[in-house]
Amino acid sequence: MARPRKFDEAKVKTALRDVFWQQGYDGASYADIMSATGLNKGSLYASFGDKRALYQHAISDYNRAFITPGVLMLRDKTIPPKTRIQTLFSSLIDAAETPEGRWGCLLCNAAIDQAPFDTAVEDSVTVSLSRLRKAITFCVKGTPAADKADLIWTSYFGGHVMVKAGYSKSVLLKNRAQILSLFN
Amino acid sequence: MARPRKFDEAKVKTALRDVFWQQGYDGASYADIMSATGLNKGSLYASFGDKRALYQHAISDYNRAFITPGVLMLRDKTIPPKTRIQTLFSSLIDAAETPEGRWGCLLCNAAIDQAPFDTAVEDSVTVSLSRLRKAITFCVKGTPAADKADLIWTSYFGGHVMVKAGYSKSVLLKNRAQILSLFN
DNA sequence: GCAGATATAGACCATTCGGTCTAAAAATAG
DNA sequence: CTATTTTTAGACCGAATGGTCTATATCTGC
Repeated sequence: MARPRKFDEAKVKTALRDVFWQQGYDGASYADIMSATGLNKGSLYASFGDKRALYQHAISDYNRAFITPGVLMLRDKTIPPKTRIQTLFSSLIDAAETPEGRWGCLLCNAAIDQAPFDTAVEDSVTVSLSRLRKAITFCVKGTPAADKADLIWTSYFGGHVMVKAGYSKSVLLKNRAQILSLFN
Repeated sequence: MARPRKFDEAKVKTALRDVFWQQGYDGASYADIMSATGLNKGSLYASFGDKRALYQHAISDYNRAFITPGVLMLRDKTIPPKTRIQTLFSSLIDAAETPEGRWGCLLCNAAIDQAPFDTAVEDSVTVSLSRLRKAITFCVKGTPAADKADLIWTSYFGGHVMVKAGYSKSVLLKNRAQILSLFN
């Protein structure tokens, strides 16, 4: 019988996520990808496909690790809506202090540097962004002006741009305060 | 005496701006740059420097053509503040329908794909973003909660992300409506 | 017209890119 | 052990990358 696979597929996907997240699609060479995953090109091709496919796996792992949990939190009726939105923005603020905080948001990065050139990436990105959008809308339901959701949504991703540009926490703190004041 | 320069430096800078704006730093090869500017590598190097320098020229022309006029408009006291902000967001909405609208915002693109790897780009980007931030703050001065400015600022750049991701005008229209309601 | 200076086009360079292929190592079942 | 199957490391590929250099065309002041 065949020799069994040695590597942990989930860990490889997470490594792919991080290397593309940090360095971008073009910025991540196979040398980077190989050292991040611990696999060589042959194994990567056989198991995951070409570079564009690797990128899709990265996006998929980002969804698993961050977007899906975020959406679940935003839809958790046991928490007051305002608190859920506060948690969303707080996670952005906390991350800004960590090394990977400066990596921004993989979806946001993908939207800007790959979506215009790769319709599969565009589709993946819009699906995830729209999930977040709906989850945010779910939180603002009930308050007077329901379409505040889109303002919160755009501001959240604008915050990721500011993090990438190098702005510090203080900008994000002011932004969060204003977002929360929409609930008063 | 020397042979005079044949090309129009301003037009070359604008061509540089457009090619990097549309294709990103890594995405624009010298073949693209040469055909966009009509110059060959030798002339580009002699007159403007290496590729990173070309990118700085592109950012500088973007400032000249878009950021500076925008800042002047936002600081024009002859226009009601709310109208100025409306004009800002309307320009984003109008652009979303044009081909170059899908290019997003060069500063936003630069923030995401180059700022983390090139401190000179990071500096250029933060200078321009901060100019816009202050100009927006100038518009909200006088209204009750002055720090709404940061919310407007992040939402504006978040809107650019949505354009790049492929969202249509309708999302931006809702966003603008919510921004303007902050002035009531 | 002439001499000097500079812009031009494109050949050229080493390096790196994404991607393929092969030979050997490793692990299983019998 | 042997036979079989799959993973593995890395050599290898053509193409494209950013960058340099040179020979020629072009323009000016005299």
